[in-house]
Amino acid sequence: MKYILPARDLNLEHTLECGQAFRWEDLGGCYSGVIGGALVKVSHSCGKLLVESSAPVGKERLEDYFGLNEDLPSIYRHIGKDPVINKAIKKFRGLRILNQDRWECLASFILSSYTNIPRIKKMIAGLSRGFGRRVALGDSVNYTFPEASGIAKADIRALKALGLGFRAEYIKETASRIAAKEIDLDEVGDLNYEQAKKALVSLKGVGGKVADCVLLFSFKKYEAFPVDVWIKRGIEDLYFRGKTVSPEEAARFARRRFGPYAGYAQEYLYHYLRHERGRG
DNA sequence: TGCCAGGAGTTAG
DNA sequence: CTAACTCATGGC
Repeated sequence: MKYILPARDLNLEHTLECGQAFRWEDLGGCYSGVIGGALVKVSHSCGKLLVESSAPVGKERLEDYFGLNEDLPSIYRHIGKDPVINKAIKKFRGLRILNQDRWECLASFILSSYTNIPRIKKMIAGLSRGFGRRVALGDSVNYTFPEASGIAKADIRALKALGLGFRAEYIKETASRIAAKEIDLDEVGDLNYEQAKKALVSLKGVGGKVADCVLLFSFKKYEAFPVDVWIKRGIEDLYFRGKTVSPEEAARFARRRFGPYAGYAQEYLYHYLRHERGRG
């Protein structure tokens, strides 16, 4: 299957390598990844997104996945009134927030707890290889992200053998609740930001930061403002003269300052801080 | 070797 | 309510 979509204001490298998704591989000239049940290769040139997939994905789903319906210049005008964000925009122009599969995103960020991105990628790749379905396109082979029911049935020891550590119990417990339909992520999506966050935080392994990442990267809740140690330090230094603030206070401040697209501001601020202050 | 990595749950005060 | 401790492992 091939698709061509108009895609202005898109930088694939910034978008796919900024840490919001963990399964995209740079093949040099294009990126290979998995969306739903399809292996997908994407490239961007002349304002168009070129997509080749192993199975039908649908033009609408692709537009949605890459966030192409969002008016990025308008978002920039809004959050770019802040001079720091404005500088970050200049550096990372074209970084878009994706709209990923909700269960995959939730599971991925449960695994992200207290570890680094290379290891998160390894855990997700192992889970997919072990419990997903093989998909191929040309020479590329990959695996779909496993259903919640598949993880729910998995042996804890098998999950730990993939390097999940203490996260194995968290993800199995949450997978079980989703498989048993105790919680329905589509219904969570119908709730407002506050209510949706409350629902997600009730799951094992999901705290405020993980919930905000999931809401931002797969629920289109753009007011979500994930606060990790980098963002917390950055907010304190930039806006509180170095005074210590709680993560909740930092997020409240950000929503007031940046408005309904605070989550976009968070992404740009995060990468700006990592770039300016080293280690990234 | 030592130290850190985009945290969350539990327990203690 | 906040603070301290634990959880496991790859990468440098």
